[in-house]
Amino acid sequence: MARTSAYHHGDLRAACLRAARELLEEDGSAGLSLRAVARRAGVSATAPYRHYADREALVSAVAAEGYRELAEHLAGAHPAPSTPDELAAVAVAYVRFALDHPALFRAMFAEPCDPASEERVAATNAIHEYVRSIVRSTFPGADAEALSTTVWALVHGLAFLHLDGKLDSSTPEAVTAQVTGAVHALFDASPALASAARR
Amino acid sequence: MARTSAYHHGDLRAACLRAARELLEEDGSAGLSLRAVARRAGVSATAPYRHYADREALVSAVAAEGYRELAEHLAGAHPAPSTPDELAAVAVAYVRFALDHPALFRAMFAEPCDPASEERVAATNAIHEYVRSIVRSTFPGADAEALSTTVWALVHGLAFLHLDGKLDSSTPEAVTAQVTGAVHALFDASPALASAARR
DNA sequence: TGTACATCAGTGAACGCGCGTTCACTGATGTAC
DNA sequence: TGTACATCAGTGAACGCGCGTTCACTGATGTAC
Repeated sequence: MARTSAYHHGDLRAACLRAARELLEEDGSAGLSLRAVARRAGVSATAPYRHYADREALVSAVAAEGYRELAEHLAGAHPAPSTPDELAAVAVAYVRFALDHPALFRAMFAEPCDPASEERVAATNAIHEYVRSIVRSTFPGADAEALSTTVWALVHGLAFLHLDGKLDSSTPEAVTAQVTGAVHALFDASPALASAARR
Repeated sequence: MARTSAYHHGDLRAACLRAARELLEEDGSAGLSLRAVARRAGVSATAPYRHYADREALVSAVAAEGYRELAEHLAGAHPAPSTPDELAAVAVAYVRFALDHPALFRAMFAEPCDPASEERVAATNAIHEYVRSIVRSTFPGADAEALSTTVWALVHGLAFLHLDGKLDSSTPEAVTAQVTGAVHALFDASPALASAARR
């Protein structure tokens, strides 16, 4: 790193990824062009082709990075959630991630993705598996498959509605209250799940 | 309508909208250009400017039409839902709409929308209000505001996860079962809501 | 330690493309008298 | 009913732009002997 040769960049691959992320956040998906990325990285228009086969490959790489970061961010909210409250904290982190990286989140989930990108498929499977494992440890007695999908959908929907300005996201507290309330609506009132959690 | 003059189209405004919808479904948001719309409508590249100020205006019109159709489609699923089962049927219709018009649905919800478009804001408010009214008549005793947001988020999230291929949408039956199950997970197990529905 | 050479990671010119938008225009239609 | 004229809804040429991608190239780096 920090090799200062004018000719060889040193770590153009990473620099392209960084530039792509920035452009995405600034101008949305339409602003993410290979040429703009090259410009921002201070390199000729064709240099990125050394590292990415085409535009699509770069976009997929950005999305995959986003999935990895989302997973880290969720894990950071609570290392091993096992109560509804802890699960709610992870849900809040999910929505926060979407609000903090709106264009990235949209690129990850809202654009038609090529099913060909293994990296991408694997990354989203990992997230689903992560949610499943949380649900399993929080509700050992429940149908983890069905319940985890319901939880994911609820949280995912909240993220999108917030992102679209359909819900009040003016303060972090408002978002937290909203998400926590919705998650508890799903769990607390349910005797079957409550007893499953106690077991 | 059907004025066959070669020069005057007759109803270019509607023809543009139709062409835009088709292009959206075929090529995604990127394929929706004013020039392509004009080409498909069999008209010069600049003719659409008689009816839409710019590209953005056309996109907003398409989205607004989508909101209207979604509202009709939901109402068609059940005229006045007032039980959890009937509400679930409306939820299924919501997800079906997303799957039947994927690019339109993404354009409606997944793209950064200009808060300036009143037509758009009004249309999404109408949907939220519609969900609220269903929740009110299904659960007269519940906090309609909080619950309706939870319901909307759950269904909206299911729609997106299906759209992204994260859930099995290979058959209509699979989708129906998935959505119905998720909605019931939210309701049936809750004694407070069940009694509210019975009241 | 020096040298020859392969490989890697860039450059820069060039291609063809479709886009949004402007402009001056013209053909068709509707209306007042 | 006929005519003059305003208005409406199109046309088509042209602009400048940024894009993805190709190509032959060259400078820097690493390696075998």
